[in-house]
Amino acid sequence: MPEGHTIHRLARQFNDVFGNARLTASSPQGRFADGAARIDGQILTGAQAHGKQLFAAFESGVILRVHLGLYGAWDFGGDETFRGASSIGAPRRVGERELGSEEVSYTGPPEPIGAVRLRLVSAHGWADLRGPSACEVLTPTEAAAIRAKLGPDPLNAARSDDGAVEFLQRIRSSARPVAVLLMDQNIVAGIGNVYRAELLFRNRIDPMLSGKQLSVEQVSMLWADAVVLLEEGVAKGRIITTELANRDRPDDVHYVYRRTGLACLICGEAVFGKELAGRNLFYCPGCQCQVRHLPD
DNA sequence: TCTGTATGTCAAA
DNA sequence: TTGACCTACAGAC
Repeated sequence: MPEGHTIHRLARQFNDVFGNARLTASSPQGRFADGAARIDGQILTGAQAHGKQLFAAFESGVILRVHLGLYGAWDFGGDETFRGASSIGAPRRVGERELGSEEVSYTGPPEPIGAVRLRLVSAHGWADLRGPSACEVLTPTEAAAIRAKLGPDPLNAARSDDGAVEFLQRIRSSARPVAVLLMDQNIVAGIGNVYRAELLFRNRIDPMLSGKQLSVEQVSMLWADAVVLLEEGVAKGRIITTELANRDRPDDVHYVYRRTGLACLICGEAVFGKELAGRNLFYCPGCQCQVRHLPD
């Protein structure tokens, strides 16, 4: 589930298993052969997430940028230092196998299965990347330019006021619907369709209100809640946005996301689903809309 | 064997 | 606003 929390977990895992390790890089699929050659044999000095993108720095200064898109995923495997290093990205994939505790000792990476764009191998284990929408090697200047365009990431800016202020300014200066703004990575980085729907529900905000129509308090609440939800997502490894799921109803993990036609968990009214700017939007008219509007 | 699906993004019209 | 793209899998035929 590649929203921002996924990539932060990925960055952490990269630092855990590959930090300060010398890596060989290859592209079994062939599509990233040139890029792999530019990082092959180098030490990975550190990985960082910004929104949904991973930036991994190497000793020569070059930076590997990976965006998983809808389908991308990383698989990991290796010796005991890789225990707990799980697959990250799109759901269940070919070649994924659970490393049992009775596993024989690690002797090296397996034959690549499927379209492996990039394989990284250390002395202790390996990582395979499949299906990313972006995978490239950048100079520090190029990487900085990409990051400068992104909005604040609640997981990076949580403890500074800068992120909150920037978010407030960017939201309240726009006439576009807040539901669209939350998905715009130049406004705020790391929120995807699930967090968008759930944030708006939890704060009882009508998705079709423009940024300008929101109060300072509403925008502040959205930011603070984004920090909470994303941090929980990092901790749990999945997106759980309801209190119910934490108590006695483990299946009710979302209030409105993908619940079209079902009764709202709070007010009982039917949840609506409609397409907005090419993405599925879910909301509860009873809880979120002062003025009822039906899906178009 | 074919189709539908997906938590994303971009370029072209 | 639309289609293209990246990949793998479940389910239908």
